[in-house]
Amino acid sequence: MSQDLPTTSYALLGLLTFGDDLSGYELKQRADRTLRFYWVSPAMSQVYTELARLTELGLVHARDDTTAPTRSTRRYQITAAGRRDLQRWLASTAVEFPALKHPVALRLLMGHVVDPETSRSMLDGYLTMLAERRAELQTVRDSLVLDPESAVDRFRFPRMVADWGLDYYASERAMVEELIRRVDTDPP
Amino acid sequence: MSQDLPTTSYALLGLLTFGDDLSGYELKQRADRTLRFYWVSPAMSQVYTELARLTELGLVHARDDTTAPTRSTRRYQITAAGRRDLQRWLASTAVEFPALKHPVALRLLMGHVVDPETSRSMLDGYLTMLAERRAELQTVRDSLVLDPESAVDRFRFPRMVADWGLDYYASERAMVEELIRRVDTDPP
DNA sequence: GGCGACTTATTCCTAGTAGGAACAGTACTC
DNA sequence: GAGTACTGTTCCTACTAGGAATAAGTCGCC
Repeated sequence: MSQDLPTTSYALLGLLTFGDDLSGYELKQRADRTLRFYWVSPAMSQVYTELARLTELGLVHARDDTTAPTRSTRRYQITAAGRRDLQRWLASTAVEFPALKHPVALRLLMGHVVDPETSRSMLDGYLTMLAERRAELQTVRDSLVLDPESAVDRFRFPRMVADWGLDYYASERAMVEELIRRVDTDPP
Repeated sequence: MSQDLPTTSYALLGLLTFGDDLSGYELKQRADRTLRFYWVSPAMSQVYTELARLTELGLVHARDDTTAPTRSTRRYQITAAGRRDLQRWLASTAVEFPALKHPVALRLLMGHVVDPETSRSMLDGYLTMLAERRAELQTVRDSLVLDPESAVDRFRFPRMVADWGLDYYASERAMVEELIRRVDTDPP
């Protein structure tokens, strides 16, 4: 029916399938919490732009939450049409290969224009960042416990993806440690 | 001295440190060949935009290659100032964490809105893409033989980064195979 | 020798994305 | 009751992505 939207639109639409009506602000928080490990988290402004578009297309429904005292917050929920569109997109066979911007690999590639210590300390710094990231994702993973309230366990797939991410951080760590050994060994 | 440029500018500048004067077109080819495994390859138009800026800043030098019969091709080489700026950038401690857009992880995250076969066949398709990518990178790796012509082995770091990429594809494959097993097992 | 297909080379246009600033009300806390 | 932090939304600008348009050169081949 409709043309494909940018992938980020579907990412936000997908976050709304986990229940609760969210404001743009809350949706951004949910993206920062769970999505960012696999998808560059959209900027605040972009979240609102996407929500406006999805509302226009009837894929989400906006209602003004007037329960709040003076202030009105707009809350969004996915519509039946939105869910259908998401399913159609998920079933489409054309899945792109992951896009990566890896500043550490990029800088290491140019190692011949600096002294080895520069590359070495960059890799050390990356190991530290990796450990932090892994700890953050572990916290998210721990919060995704089996949900006995709902008939289908909504968190089954998020758990699988989080475990995948944790495995990735573990193997990335091992690979970087190996790289550090190779940098330390002077050119043979 | 100068403010930091976008990372892609340094990526292109870095590609010019491996010798040879390149046209915009050739630079794009070099990026597509080696860089794309670690950094989203800039579009043609962006390569020319960056080269114009780098020329403006005196970091690359452009000269019109008039050896070609009627047609004139502009060839670019990195200047001493460009090399200094690249070294300064490489030595800066503020290295960002890799940015990832992983459509497969994103789609798997929403597995609860489609039937398991959809997720399963998506993962199968990803395994195929991974194998192709790995083969492409292996070809690049094989071409990076030790260069006895130059005093410093220019390809030492590209080899390290390529090996890192190959290791990554191998572990990603193992992780995806594990995910397929988990998707096939019905919810416990 | 000229037709077609492919490669090299560059520029232009448009939509999408990033990032931050601006604005404003709410809640806490000292 | 003043300051600070958090919630919530909008606006602005520069940058990036992606493709189309243009054009000249090369190669085979009939």
